This record gives sequence, structure tokens and C-alpha cells, in this order.
Amino acid sequence: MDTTDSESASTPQTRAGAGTTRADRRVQRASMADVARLAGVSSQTVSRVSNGYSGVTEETRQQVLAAMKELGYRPNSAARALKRGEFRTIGVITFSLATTGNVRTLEAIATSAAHEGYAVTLLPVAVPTQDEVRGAFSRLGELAVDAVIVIMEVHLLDAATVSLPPGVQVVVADSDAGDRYSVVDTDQAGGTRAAVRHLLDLGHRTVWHLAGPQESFAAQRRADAWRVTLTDAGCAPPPLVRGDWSAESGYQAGLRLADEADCSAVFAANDQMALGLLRALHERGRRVPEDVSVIGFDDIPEAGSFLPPLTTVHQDFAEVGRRCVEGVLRQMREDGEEMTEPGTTLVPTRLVMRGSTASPPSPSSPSSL
Amino acid sequence: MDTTDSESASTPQTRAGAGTTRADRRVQRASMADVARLAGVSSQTVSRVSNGYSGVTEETRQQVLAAMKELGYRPNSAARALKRGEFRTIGVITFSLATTGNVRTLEAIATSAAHEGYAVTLLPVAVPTQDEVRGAFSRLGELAVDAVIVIMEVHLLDAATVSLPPGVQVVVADSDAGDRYSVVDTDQAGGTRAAVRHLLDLGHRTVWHLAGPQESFAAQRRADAWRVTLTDAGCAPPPLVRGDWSAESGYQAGLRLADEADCSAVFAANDQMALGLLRALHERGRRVPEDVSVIGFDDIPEAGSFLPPLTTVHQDFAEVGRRCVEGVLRQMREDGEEMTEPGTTLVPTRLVMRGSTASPPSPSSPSSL
DNA sequence: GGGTGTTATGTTTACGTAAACATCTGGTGG
DNA sequence: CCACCAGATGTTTACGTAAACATAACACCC
Repeated sequence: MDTTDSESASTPQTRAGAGTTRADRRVQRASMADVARLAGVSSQTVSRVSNGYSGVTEETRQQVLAAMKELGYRPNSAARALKRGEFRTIGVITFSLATTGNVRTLEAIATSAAHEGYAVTLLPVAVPTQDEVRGAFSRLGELAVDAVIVIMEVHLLDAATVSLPPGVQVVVADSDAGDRYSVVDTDQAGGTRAAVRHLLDLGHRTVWHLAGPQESFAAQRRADAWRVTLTDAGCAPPPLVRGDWSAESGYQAGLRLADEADCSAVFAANDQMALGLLRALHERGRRVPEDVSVIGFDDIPEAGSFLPPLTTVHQDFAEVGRRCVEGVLRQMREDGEEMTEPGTTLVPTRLVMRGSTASPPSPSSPSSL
Repeated sequence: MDTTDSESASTPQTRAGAGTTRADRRVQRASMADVARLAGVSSQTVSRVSNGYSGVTEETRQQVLAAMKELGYRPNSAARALKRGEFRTIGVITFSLATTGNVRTLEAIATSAAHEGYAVTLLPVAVPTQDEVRGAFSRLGELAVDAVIVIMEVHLLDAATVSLPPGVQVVVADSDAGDRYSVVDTDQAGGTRAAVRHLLDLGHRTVWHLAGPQESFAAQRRADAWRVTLTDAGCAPPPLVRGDWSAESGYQAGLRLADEADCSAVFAANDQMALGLLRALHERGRRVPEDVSVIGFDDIPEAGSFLPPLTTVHQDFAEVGRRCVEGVLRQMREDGEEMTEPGTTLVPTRLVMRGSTASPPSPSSPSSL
């Protein structure tokens, strides 16, 4: 059925005759010229077929497609990128993939990007020193990337004096803005407010906060929102307790909190710390949720299997990733023309009720049944 | 101090005079020609400086460097890739970043690759259907990638008839071999053996196994090793219980196991399921480790904060990632020449003792103190 | 029946880099 | 003093693709 008279002479060797001292890469891939030769057309026609342009007879098209198939032709993306001036690739720069949030965001970014025909190149920066960031960014400069999404604290970026290569758009996820870049972030304040109010509504006199590390803007904003919500409700915020996001730090903090007699409700800034907290409270004989209510942030997949199952603030990382990609692509299209200014996009959260929160023990309120 | 008489005429516009209908990308990056013009040398000399070749006077070199700096020159990686025939990029194809193992492996791959001057491009395949794999791979075909590392079950690869573009090396992580590709994997059998023996040494009569999903080779191998170890020790393997890696499935399985009177020790195929298992046992009033010992696999960071802290088999994902990169790079260097055949590299594990294992309750053995 | 489109296809050229080859300089030795 | 060499630098060319510009073939209309 094929119209091609295949099996013909032309093997996929470009310019075989010229006695050039070819680098010994034996696996020479077929180029457009090879396909063109086999199909008996010009390479431009192959290009047209390859890019799905109109203006090619169906018959010719079929011949070209057959030739492509026979030679196993794949467009050379380097040449394509060179010609088009774009790589169809988005770079993602991040400190670590150790946190759930970063990973989920990255995954969503990769998926969305793939959906838009973009590849994602990963630029991990192991140690969050300024120099490392500089390194990653200068590497990005010569990297095949049209845009960059940054998942990390932007003040480290600000500190790094590396200018991104011009023409590369940047969107920052999960961090403070800076007025220089667009930001997509979870609605930290909203989520925090929901969590704290939930505890107050249950009758708790006040809510303690197990915060994330000082350097983290997310932690900062959660702590701020916690304080504001309490103040607005007329409650005095107890002293802040800090962890470093890890379960172990939550455990350490929990040992201290367990000794606070008036501590009946704790809002942990993430689920891992909440896990450690649960362990500490358990060890100290304080029952959750009967004696102490605990609420987390993130809603990691395991949260429902904690002892007890953790009430927590669900973050929609997938949405964050999606909007990041959307953001950079939009910026790329707009390019120079009156740049939409760097606003911040907030992705809403949702409070997930599970078993770690309840009304406080009797003395304070025998209210709810 | 600079030898350059900067501020001169040449703005970074390539071939400004030629009235070509330039695509309106205003952010024209400086090319070698621009640098050459400013430095008053040929572009070839710029190339030599850029690549650190010898045969350039120190004086000339400094001039070129100054010009580069002034123009903010960055080599165009597309052109470079086109010329050199390699992208210095490794593609990573994976189903999901939902599991700790994949993520940690990926992270290590990215780090190692960066260390070797390679970038990492992410190719996530959301749904593990055959078609999806085919999609990812055909995309990879035209992607700017010199090698591919696959983190997934290879039988799906085998099933997919997509031939990778020739010249692309493949290493498979965390999966079954196939004799076609090199494999780097955790020593599943060794880890399992250590775990099961540990429980037997504690005096347990036998060990139950909460296995991972059937499709997973890792799960399969852990289950196999579990069975063999028991048999070798003269124990009758109890019926296999299956989960799907998730904590929730571990919980479900745990509810069933809690009712098995003679179940005093469980080896869970990963930590998440162990977590669910712990919850189920707790709910059913079976104390861990007093009544039932539980051991996991992976050693996720949270494992130490479970209730009780989980004894588990530590996997060195970082090492797996490192060896994957090492593997593809080695293959690339060897290229055609007598290809080292696809062997399997095993990364050793380590048993981490924590609080979830102990000697069985009195009736069976009053042995250890 | 010769303009005038319109459509299918071929030819030229440029993208930015770097290998291969050419040239040019200054020095060395017979 | 010139042939010769080595090192520094310039010139040409090719990598594979696709835009821009030909050209060729054919249909249509007055």
C-alpha cells in the first residue's frame, strides 16, 4: 500500500561521500536531507510535513511520512531551537526536593509544561548559599531555557546579583514576591485563618503555633496570619515555638508544648512537624484530640494515617504548578510589550477535617455535646 | 584598567544593517560575532576563549573576556549542541514523583548530573498506560537529550514498542532489568533478608509480609526475598497481604492483620504502608512493639517520628541516583565500542533499628530479658 | 488566449558555534 | 640569510532546520 519504493540506495548518512574526518559517532541520525532524498522531494517539503504546515499534497505528504518512518527520522531539536530562537523548555530552580510542596509543585509544573509542549529542565541547588544560587543561575544563562520558575525563597535571589539572561521570563512559586517577579503562591493567610478559626470555634481559648524556620517566607506568613487571626478574635497569642519543618523538630517542640498546662490547641506550620508533635504529646501522655487539638498544613498523603488522622490545611500544589507554567508562558507571549506587572496569584486552600481536633477538655467549655 | 575601549559603536545586534524582517524578539542576545567585533578579533578566537582552548595570548584573552562581560555574552547552547552533536542533557522518565524513592533518586540524579556538567530534563508520565509511555518516549526522541534514565517498571517499557532514538543510552533505576538495559537498583533482597532475620532473631516464629502492588518489581522482589528467607530459616510463610504502597492501603491491610492471633511480626514493603499498619494495630488495641513488631522499608525522613519510631530498611537513594548518572555517562563514552553488557548494579541497604520491633509476647519465647 | 491568481514545490540563506584548514608572525639553526 | 617550525590568529565551512524568496503548474475570467 505504501507509495514509497523503499529499500533504495540512500542509507541515512548525511553527505557520505565527502571524506570529512567525522567524529566517530556511529549512530548518525537521519536528517531532513536524508528523508528528502528518499522521498524524492526537497528538504523544505519535509520541513513542511514535519511541522504540519499546509500546502503539501496529501500524496506527497504520505510519501514523506513513509520516508520518515523508514529512516526513523526525528527532528533535531538543537537545530530547531537554533533556528527558531526558542527551546520550548522551562527551567525549574529549587533548593531541594526534600519537601512535599516543592516536589508536588515540580510535578505539576512538569505535567503542565508537557501539556503545552514544553520540557522541564531541573536546576537543583543543593546548598542554599548565595554562591550556589549564583552558580545555578549562571548555568541557566547558557542553558537551553526560555523561562525559569523559581521554587524558593526569593530573598536569596535578590541577594544574588546574577542577572538572568535577557529574554528569560521568571515566575516565583511559594515565596515572597519582590516586585521584580510574578509570584504564584498558596493562600497562606487564608489557610492559616481557617485553621486557627476552626480551633477557636471549637472553644479553645487560644491557639499555639509551631512555626517553620525563620528564613522561610511561607513560615513567616503563616505565623503572621496566625497572630493576626488571634488578635482579631481578641485572643492573646502565646509565645511562638519554632521548628525547621522536620518531624524531629516538631517532636522537640512538642516535648516543650506538652508541659504547657494551658496549651489545648496547636497549629503546626506543616504536617511533618505535626507528626513529631503528635509523637511528643503521646509520649507525655497528652491525648489528641481529647486533651490537645492539633492541626497541620499541607495535607500530605500520609496525614490521614497519622495517630490520630490529622486535621490539616490542604494545599493545591498542582494548581500552583499549573499557574506557574501558565504565568511564564503568558509572559513569554507578551514578551516586551507592556509587561503585565509582577502581581501575585494566590491559590486557595481547604481545611480538611480529620481526627486530631476537638473541643477543649471540660474546664474551659462544656459547650458542644 | 581595562584594555577595551568600550562604549564603542557596536551594540549587541547581529547584522544590524541587513534589512531582514527580523522576528520581533527584542531581546537579542550577543553572539560570538558581536563579541569578536567589540574585542577586535575573529569569532574563532572568541570561541577559543569561550572553550578555554590554548593558543590564545593572555592579552587577547583578556580583551575577549572584557568584551564578553560588557555584552553579557552567553554561549548559545542550541548552536553549541547542533555543532557538537550532543546536548549535555540527561532525560529522566518516570511515572510519578509521588513516591519518596523516585523523588530522592531524581534529586540525586540531578545533583550528580549537574556535577558532571549535565542538565536534567524531566519527562513525567502521569498515567502508567502503555500509550503514555510511548508518548513520553517519542517526545524524548526529539528532545534535547543524550541519554535517558528510566525510573519505573521496565516491563512497561518492553511493552512499548517505541525505539529510542539511536545513540541515546539508557539506564533503568529501581526496576527489573530486561537484558537490554543497564540497571541500578537497591539491594532489595539483602534489605529484606536483614529485616526478616532481625525479626526471627528477636524470637518471632514467623514474619508476615505486607507487600506492595503486584505490578511493582521492587515489591515482587521484596516478597520473593521474604519468602526465601523464611523458608531458609525453616519457617512457613504466612499468606501474603497486599497493599498499593499508600498509607491507607497499609491501614486496610492492618485491620485484617490485627485479627490474626498468631501475627506477632510484620514486614511492610515500605514505610508509608507501615504507617497505616501502625494506625490499624493501634486502633485494634494491639501494641507495637509489645504485641506486634513492625518493620518498614525505605527509611523516609518521618519514619523516626512514627508512633512508635519505625525500625526500617534504609535505602540509599542518593547512591542509586549517582550510579545511574555514572552509568549513562560511561555508556556514552564507550558508545559503540564493545558495549559493556547491561549488568545490574546493586546498592546496599542498612537496617535502622528504632522502636517498632521487639521480642514477641511471652507465650512464644521468654528468651531475651 | 494572455493576464492573474492560487497552490505545490524547490532554492537560498541565516541561525550561532566550532572543527578544519589557511595564513601570518617571529624565532632558530644550518 | 633563508628554510623551517611553532604558535597565534583569521577564514571557510558544516551542523539541521525553517523563513523568505523563487518558480512552476494549473485554473479562471474577461
